[in-house]
Parts: sequence; C-alpha cells; structure tokens
Amino acid sequence: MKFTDAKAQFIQAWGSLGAQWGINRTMAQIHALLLIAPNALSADEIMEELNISRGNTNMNVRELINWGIVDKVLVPGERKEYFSAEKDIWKVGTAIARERKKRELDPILKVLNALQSVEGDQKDKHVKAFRDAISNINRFAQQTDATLNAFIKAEENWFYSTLLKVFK
Amino acid sequence: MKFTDAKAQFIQAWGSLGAQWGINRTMAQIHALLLIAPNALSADEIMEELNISRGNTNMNVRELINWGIVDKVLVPGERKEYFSAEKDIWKVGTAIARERKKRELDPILKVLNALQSVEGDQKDKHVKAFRDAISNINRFAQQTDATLNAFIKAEENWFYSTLLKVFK
DNA sequence: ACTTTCTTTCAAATTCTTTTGAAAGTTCGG
DNA sequence: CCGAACTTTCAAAAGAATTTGAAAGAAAGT
Repeated sequence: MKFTDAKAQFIQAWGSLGAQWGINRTMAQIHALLLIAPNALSADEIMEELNISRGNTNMNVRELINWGIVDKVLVPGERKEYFSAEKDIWKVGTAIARERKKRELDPILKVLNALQSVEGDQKDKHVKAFRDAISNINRFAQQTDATLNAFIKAEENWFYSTLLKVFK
Repeated sequence: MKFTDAKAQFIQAWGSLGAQWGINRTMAQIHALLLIAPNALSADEIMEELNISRGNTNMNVRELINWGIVDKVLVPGERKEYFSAEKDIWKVGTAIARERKKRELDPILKVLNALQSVEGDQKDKHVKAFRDAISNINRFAQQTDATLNAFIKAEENWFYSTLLKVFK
C-alpha cells in the first residue's frame, strides 16, 4: 500500500471511530492527522490537508486541547501557532476516559442518586419495579465509576513512575 | 420526589446518556421505559408513554432486540406483541460491550492491520512517524480487544455458572 | 498609533439524522 | 379466501449537528 493511501485511510478510519463515539468526525480527523505527523502542524496546514474551513479547524483544535490530547506549540521567532498530538496512546486513552466519564457517567450518577429517594407505596408494583431497577443500575454505575477511576489513576501512576525513572 | 417525576427524569437521563453514546435517544428511552416497567409493554403502550409514532417505536424496538437487551414476549391468547427488557444490568452491560466492539473496535483492528504493510522508505520521516504511530495504536487496540473479550467472556461464564446452579 | 499577520467568533447555510404517518404487508380466525 | 388486528416499511418532513466564511479581535513589529 502506498503511503498517501495509507494516510488517507487512517484518517478516515479514525474519523468514523470518533463519530461512533460521539466525538465529531472532524475533531477525530484532525487528531488522526496530528497523530501521524512527524512534527507540529499549523492551522493552515490542517485546513489544507483536510479541506476544511478555518473556523472549523479552530473550533476542533481548541476542543482537542481541552481534552488534553493536543498541545499548542510555539516555535520561537514564528508568529503562527503550531499543534501537536500526544503520541503516547495510553495517555490518549486515559484522557478520553477521563473526559467521557466527566461528561457522561458523573451526571447519571447524580440523577440516580436523586432518584433513590422516590416517594413510595411499596404495594404499587410500578413503584417497586422502579426502585429495584434504579438500585441495580446504581450499583452497576458505582462499580463502573470505580473501575474507570482505577484505570485513570493507574495510568497517572504509571506515568509518574516512568517519569521518576527518567530523572533518577 | 413523586413517582411520576422520577420516572420522567430517569427516562430523560437514560435518553441523553444513550445519545452521547451514539445510541439514538428514542432507542435509549424505550429501553429506560422497559427497564422500570413491572411487566411487558405493547407497542401502543410505548407510543403512548413516550409520545412517539408507531414507525419510530417499531424501528427502535427492533434494534433493541437486535442488541439482545429486549425480548418479544408473546402472551397466550393475545394477538399483540409485548416487549420486556433484560433486567440484569450486567447482562445489559456486556451486551452493549459486545455490540459496540463488533461495530467499532473490530473494523479499526482490520484497518490497522492492513496499514502496517505501508510501503516504506525508512528515511522519509513522514513514513517513519506513520509507522510508529500505527504500530503503537495497534498494540493499544489489541490490548483493548483482549480486555473487552475478557469482560464479555467473564460475564458469559458467570451466567453459565449461575444457570448451572439453577438446574443442579 | 498603524499595519500586518494571525486567531476567534458566530449567524447563516449546509449536511446528516431522526421521526412521522400513511400505505403495504402479515397473520390468523372463521 | 376474506376481513380484522396488528406490524413493517419508507419517502417526505422535521429537527439536530456541523461547517462555512466574513467580520471582529489580538498580538507584534515598526
């Protein structure tokens, strides 16, 4: 396979993966482009490569930065801003996990908690079924929360520990 | 909190959770409704409760059945079909994991594999960066695949083992 | 303070997804 | 085989999300 084709195919695949994850396609494509770039790219280069508008580029790069998986790189003596992606894919994984947990799991945990205090006539089978369902889901959600936290934490620790090795 | 409000809030929360997961809002809401229902509901009851059209109901119920988290229930002597959700939330979790893995991870694994055979002048830094990125991502994806398989399998085994207990 | 270069914003346009509802299809009892 | 009761399909409409591009904003050199 030719390099150019391979690159296009990767960007496209990463884009659809993102789309299925509720990450917008363009954001994922920019991320893909930066992941395989040997050096940081400017907004113009990104626009050019992906055929997207300046506004779109700006918006999605900013979001990638918010997620903590892309950094702004300032080249001394240059006016332009350059962008580069975190290359350690494990860090990318945990960053995404952290971000999605914050946006998805945390809110539902809050709701589930509130819902446990539903007023209840235990004789009403609707109320009983509701309570049972909520308490099961709540248990599951707590479990998932704990697992994700462990994953995120483990990664931070791993990073910390390798960092230590570098300096000692 | 009143039961009616709690119910509405749960359905709405489950719906947004679904939406962020690339599962359509209505599908998630139907699922929520069935999760807390003390007994199986007909298409008409679902339409009524959620204020959605017949076509929409049919489509999304069918999809929930495809995912293996809702079953068609036939009441003897009744013409209508009734639907009920899998109540064991762990089983729901693994069903979703299985489904999403099939639709998301598996395709990208295929692509990544193909991309490893990119033609390459090792002196070209673009090619080198591409190869490095792909091989790291591939390693990560394989790992994730293995972890998910373990999760799905563990659940199947757990199910199998409790099933055995019932019959012995 | 002015000009140039670059970045950000946001309303309007476009594109993609979902929903509707009426028509076609299916199933079953008689 | 017919009609009633129900389910499925799908083209068109509505709605949601994304993208554009032009205008406004910032920063930096002169």
